[in-house]
Order: sequence, then structure tokens, then C-alpha cells
Amino acid sequence: MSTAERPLDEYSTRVLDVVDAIPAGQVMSYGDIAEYLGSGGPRQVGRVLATYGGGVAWWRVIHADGTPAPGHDAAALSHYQSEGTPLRSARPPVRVDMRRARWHGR
DNA sequence: GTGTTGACAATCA
DNA sequence: CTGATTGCCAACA
Repeated sequence: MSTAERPLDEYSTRVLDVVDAIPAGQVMSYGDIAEYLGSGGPRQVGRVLATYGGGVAWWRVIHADGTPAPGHDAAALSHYQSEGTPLRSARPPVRVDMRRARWHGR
């Protein structure tokens, strides 16, 4: 035990579960995840990732316009190039090609 | 209980 | 692209 991870609520667990389900090379927007879950909002998803996102592929969760999270754009870019995520802009402002990279639950 | 803030989104200038 | 504005929902002081 140990690892003292923060107390995960059911909603947070659900968000992390969805993020963990996103395949490499694809991404989802905060609003998409919120809509996929059917509750909460994009801000709640962002909050969960900002707090508990350390254990999931947070770089696969980006804004609706295809830009990665603030302060992590450089790290996210490395992951995108490593996973082959379709990019519209390979240098800041980093932009993911949402038209191709957007992933829906399936 | 009110007001502010936030890894948001969409629209307008 | 930047900035302002509105809507949305929850956490926090």
C-alpha cells in the first residue's frame, strides 16, 4: 500500500479509465470526454487530469481546437511524434489534426 | 452562501 | 493569432 495516491472519486476513475482507453496516435478533447461520460463538463475533466493525470496518457487529452495542455505542449509534442499522431503543426503552437486524430469511444 | 478560479468551448472583434 | 465575452460545472477561500 503505500503509494498514497489521492482519493479517487468514481467520476475521476471514470475519466482516467477513458483516457487510458485512448489508442496511441489518437486523442480526445476535454469536452469529448465529458460528453462521452454523459456528465460533468470539460472543466471537470481538466481538473481530474490536472490532479490525477500523472498515471495516464494525459497528452492524448487536448483542447477542442487541437492544442495540448498549457505548460506541457513540449512534452506532448514528443509523445505525438513518438506515437505518430497526425499533426497540423509540428512546432508551437502545437496543433493536432483533430479531423484524423479525434477518437470516439467505439 | 457568495465570489473567485480553473490542463474548457464557442463566438465575435 | 490575440483578446474579450458568455456558458458550463465543480472545487476552494
